[in-house]
Amino acid sequence: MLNTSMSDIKSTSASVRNVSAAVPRQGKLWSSLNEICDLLRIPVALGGFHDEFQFQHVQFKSGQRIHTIGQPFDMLYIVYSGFLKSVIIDESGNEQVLGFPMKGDLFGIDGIHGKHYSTEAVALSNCEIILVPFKAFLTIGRANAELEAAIYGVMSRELVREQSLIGTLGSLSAEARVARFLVSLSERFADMGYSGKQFNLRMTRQEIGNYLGLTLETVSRTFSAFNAIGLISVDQRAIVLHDIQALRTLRRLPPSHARAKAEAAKALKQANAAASSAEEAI
Amino acid sequence: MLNTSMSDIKSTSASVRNVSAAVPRQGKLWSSLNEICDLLRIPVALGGFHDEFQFQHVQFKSGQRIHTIGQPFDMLYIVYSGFLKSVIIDESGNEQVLGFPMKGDLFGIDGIHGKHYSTEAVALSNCEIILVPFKAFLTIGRANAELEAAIYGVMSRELVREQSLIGTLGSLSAEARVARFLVSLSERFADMGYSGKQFNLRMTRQEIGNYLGLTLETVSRTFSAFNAIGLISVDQRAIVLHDIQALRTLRRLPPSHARAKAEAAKALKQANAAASSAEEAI
DNA sequence: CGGGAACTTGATAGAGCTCAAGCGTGGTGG
DNA sequence: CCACCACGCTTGAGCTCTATCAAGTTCCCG
Repeated sequence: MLNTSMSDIKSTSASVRNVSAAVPRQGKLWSSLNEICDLLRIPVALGGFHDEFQFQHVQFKSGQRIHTIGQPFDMLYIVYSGFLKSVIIDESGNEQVLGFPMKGDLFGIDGIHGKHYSTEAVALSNCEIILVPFKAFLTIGRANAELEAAIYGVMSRELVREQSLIGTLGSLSAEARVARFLVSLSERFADMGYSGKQFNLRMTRQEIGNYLGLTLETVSRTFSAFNAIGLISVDQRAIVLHDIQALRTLRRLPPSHARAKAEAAKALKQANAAASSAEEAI
Repeated sequence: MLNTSMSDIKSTSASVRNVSAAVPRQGKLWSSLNEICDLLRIPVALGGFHDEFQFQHVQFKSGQRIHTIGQPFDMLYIVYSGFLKSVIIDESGNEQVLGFPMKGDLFGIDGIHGKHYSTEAVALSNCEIILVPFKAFLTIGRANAELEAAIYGVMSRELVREQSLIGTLGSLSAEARVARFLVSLSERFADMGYSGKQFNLRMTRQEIGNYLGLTLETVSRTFSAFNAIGLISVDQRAIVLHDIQALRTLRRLPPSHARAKAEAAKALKQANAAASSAEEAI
């Protein structure tokens, strides 16, 4: 067992209890501060002399919870690889998806205020997560002013991301929400070095819908509609974006009956043309 | 003119330009660090020995902008008195209200990431705002570890507040959104030492609707419906909450036609009772 | 190969939006 | 000081978008 190495890290028994469900098996086991800054897209203006700080990696299997609501806070987490969702659960048990953390994202910030997590993070795939004890986090900030400013920047970034989600939920049509969701995924994949044009969704229609304030049926229908007009190709989780710019600026699709009429008119015209040419042939 | 005193504060020309529109006239002109911690509800475990830091107050008149989108970031702001709204404006010019900062709230955090504000803050009433240069903010954090942790806590609090708004927008009916909005206002007024039971709205129906992802008509109708069933009393901006607990847990009003039917049935029963007793009297 | 979860598609209904008209109110200028 | 005007608010009617309910199909995992 690797429990011996795990006992080295400075973390409370609470987090060890939680983390023990996920046994490190493969992959990197520790990251230096420099690697972490790199992951978080913090410009490190410092030479690589901060190797005294090492942060443990932990593997989670799809479906496992990294932290749960109400659990005492003592860790921040950084995604090294894999895909997660972060959710709140309201008093009547309804989930609300808040985001889909992936490589380079920091999560768990909501726990700082109140000393308990107010959200829950669930692995959507096998994941490798870097543990950052909050105490260590504070220590690092104190040790390096520049880094501390960057840390505020990362938290601010998260705030801005949420504000943009509020804007989406508050004012966009279902189609526009789905379109922007795809664009935002595309950009994140591109950032991670993958194709921004084609990728696999890591979440269900249900989760997408919940995130966007829509039902899974509406998400599915919208995908189909985008597919029908050639904006994208969808096959289950596989997505190809054909016109990212159109998706980015889309506000509302022409009403389906208008589209149907247009299609019908076009088909009719073609049929007539065919018929007349057929007549001519006779 | 008070420009001489304003030139004392350490702020860039950009912020001075902006701030110069609002001339300090009355009220406190400076706050100590201890007063600020108090305002932000940070438990100050330290004696009042941090009086070397002083932060300027500035008055804004209703309608004035404290900062605008794209403006270079160098200040955080704390509301000393008055009411504001914070908004983002999307690429096609649509506003989205993100919140209504009031006494004790910190705003401008969104500017840290990216060095420019991504939101705009507008005074809804005459306001007194405390200027906190970000540089000074960082310096304070470095000077006092405890305070720094508290600062992270305030940012985290803001994040959690936004998450709760996302939950509201993502899954609640119009009625539930309005109900919770009233409850949340009530709690904030109570925190500030005012009545949580009756207060005046400081924002228009339009702004409330925008904040909640609804139209102003829906907000108005919902207020009227709550008023009709005795949950609240509304008269323009004046609000009285009669049953806060009901508002807190409300998910959906019984459909209006059902209510109408119920009302009709009740009225009928009463009428019948009256009729039969009248008959008896005959 | 079987079973369950995820996804698609259709039909229907209703919540909330849009458009429209009218009223109250507060601020402003004559 | 009054009259007017603009803005905010209310209320109504109709319509649209999206949720809901209901099958079916596909895919994946055991």
